[in-house]
Amino acid sequence: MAIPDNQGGKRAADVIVTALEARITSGELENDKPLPPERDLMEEFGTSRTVVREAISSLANRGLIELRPRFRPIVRKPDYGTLLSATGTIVRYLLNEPGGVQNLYQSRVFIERGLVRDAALNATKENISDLKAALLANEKALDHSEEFFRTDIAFHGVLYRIGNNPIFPAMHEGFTSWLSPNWARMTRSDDHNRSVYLDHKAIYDAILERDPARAEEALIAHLSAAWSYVEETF
Amino acid sequence: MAIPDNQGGKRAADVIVTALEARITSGELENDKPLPPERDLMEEFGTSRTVVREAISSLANRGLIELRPRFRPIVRKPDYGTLLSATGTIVRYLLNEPGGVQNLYQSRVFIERGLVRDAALNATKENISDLKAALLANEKALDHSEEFFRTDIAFHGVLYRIGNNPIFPAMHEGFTSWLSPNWARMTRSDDHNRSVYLDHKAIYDAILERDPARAEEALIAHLSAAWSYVEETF
DNA sequence: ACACGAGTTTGGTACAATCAAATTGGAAAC
DNA sequence: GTTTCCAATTTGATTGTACCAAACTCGTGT
Repeated sequence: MAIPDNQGGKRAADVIVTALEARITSGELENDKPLPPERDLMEEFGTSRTVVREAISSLANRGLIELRPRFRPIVRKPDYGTLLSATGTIVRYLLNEPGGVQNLYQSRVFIERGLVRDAALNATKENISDLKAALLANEKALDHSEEFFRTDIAFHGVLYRIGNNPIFPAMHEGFTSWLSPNWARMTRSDDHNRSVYLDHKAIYDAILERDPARAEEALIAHLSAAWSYVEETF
Repeated sequence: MAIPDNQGGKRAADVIVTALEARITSGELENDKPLPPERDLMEEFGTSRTVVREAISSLANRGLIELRPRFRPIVRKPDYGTLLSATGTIVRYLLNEPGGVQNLYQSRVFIERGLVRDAALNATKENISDLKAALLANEKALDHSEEFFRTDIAFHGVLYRIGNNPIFPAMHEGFTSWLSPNWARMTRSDDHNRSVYLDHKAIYDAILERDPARAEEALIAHLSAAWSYVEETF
């Protein structure tokens, strides 16, 4: 079965969904602006409000519309971040299945291994200075548990931005938002923070010296250590 | 903005969504079985049918329920494939934006580079025999354009299955279903098929000899060649 | 020029009714 | 006894109307 999605089924709502979808992606319905009122749409499409409403709900679930409780629906042109919110529910469910967290974490390690290798091989001066800045921020926050957590994530985030491909930062957001709940419980002692920082530094150094193998090793050591913490919480 | 999803908003429909979501994931509502009738649900939750309907629609969009036009809604425990259909619309839109196809293709190359490296390092005897079988099938289909295309995809698919992580095959499905439309137009001459086959064989050989660097090189050469075809069609 | 408040717009929910397709169950046929 | 086939019923899809409360508008008064 290769993506059935929608076939012959011609629910009235689907017609509206398709039409609005086109208007949003074509720009006829401007980004960040409110959708026409339900009552107008119902008149335009010659259907009942129920149907219009269902269509809107559908678009909201697909991330093309932002739906706040009592407010006008707001048009949102999709970006790679939209994919995250659209998949959030499913992912969260999958994570609760046996091995779910491990599978996702393993994927993250896989990705970042490739990223640090590439960084070691192709990082520009600017990339490296970004990385250095992130590392410094990380060091400065050594004593501030809260801030350290943020800079930790930010450091990894730089790696995802090196390739200049918007898909990767989106993946980073996904990894952090889906996996960090499993981190939340883990004690963030100063000792631990220092060890994390040193890992980051090792990765940075290897990249600086253009040594992909060592960069990959350092990353694996880093993320394996983190994983052992996660494992304990189960 | 880190995944707002739903906040304070307490729409009545959301209550039902949450409840049914729990019943589905807990198994109280069995997989592949129809949902209770809307009228029963409306009585149970003490709401109008409108709300029940909206909730069902929402669950359908999230992939937890399959909704065929006039049939009973069917419960579907999500798997990693569900993510694909849930994101299909958005991805297809993103691909039409400038650089969209290239970004996705680049991600695919990135992933497969890691996969072949890992394969060269860690593939079990069974993995390798799977790969060999796929390669043979690919060779046999050299003269059958249709079949060759399938075995081409299958060969790459083996790589995604080596890690034993269900996320990767799902990614493969995504790549093929989202990118192959761009392949469709490209001429599949016998000459071209042979060149593709030889690329596959080079990758296989490198993996067999446990040489990750050569495997990666072979893969890059292979996918770069394919990309040049895609580029021409723009 | 600014704050305020009444009136209007709009989304959220409810209820009742109709239609057409799907499902079921029992009668008829083999 | 098993199968076939046609009602009767179930159920999803859609319509229309109505009401409420929150958001929004706009004009008034300070």
